[in-house]
Amino acid sequence: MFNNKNNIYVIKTKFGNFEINIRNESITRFYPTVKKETLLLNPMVRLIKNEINDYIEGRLSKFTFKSTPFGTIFQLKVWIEIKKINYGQTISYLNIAKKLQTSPRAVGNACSKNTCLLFIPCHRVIKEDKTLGGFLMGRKIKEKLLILESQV
DNA sequence: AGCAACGATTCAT
DNA sequence: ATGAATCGTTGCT
Repeated sequence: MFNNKNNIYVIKTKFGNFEINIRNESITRFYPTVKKETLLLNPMVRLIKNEINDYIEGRLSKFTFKSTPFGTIFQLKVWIEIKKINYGQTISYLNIAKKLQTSPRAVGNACSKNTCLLFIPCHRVIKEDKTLGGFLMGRKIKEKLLILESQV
C-alpha cells in the first residue's frame, strides 16, 4: 500500500535524542532534537533505534534503511556522493568537489544542510589537510564517530 | 531578477 | 597567520 503520510518520532540514543521522519518506508530526516522519546515506537522505528544503538556500540557497519532527505538538486548530488563512502573511510571536501565539478566550500555548505545524520555519513567528509572540519553535532562527536569506525 | 553576504574549504603568501 | 578564490544558498530590495 502507498502511505504518503510523513510520520514523526523521537528516539533516545547515547548521542542524544533524534527526531525521525518516515515517509513511504524511507527515512526523510534524522536530526538531533531536545524533545522526549516517543512513548509508543512503531516496529520500524524500534528497528531503526536498534540499528543506531548497534552502530554506536560498534556492532553494525551498514544500515538497512533507505534514506531520502529533501534538498536542492545540488545538495542531493553531494549527499549521493557521501553515501558512497564506506564505513571506516574518509574523503575530503575537495575530492567530492572535483567529482561534481564544484568548489570545496560549496560541498561543505551542502554537508552542513544534511538532515539525515549518520544515515548520510557526512562525518566521513574531512578537510584536505586531514583535519576534521565542521560537524553539526560538534567536532567532538565527529571525532568519536571516526574513531569508532576506525576500530576494525 | 539582481546582488551582497555568508559558509562544515583550499591555496598561496 | 592572513587573504584571495570559489560557488551554492539565503535574504534583501
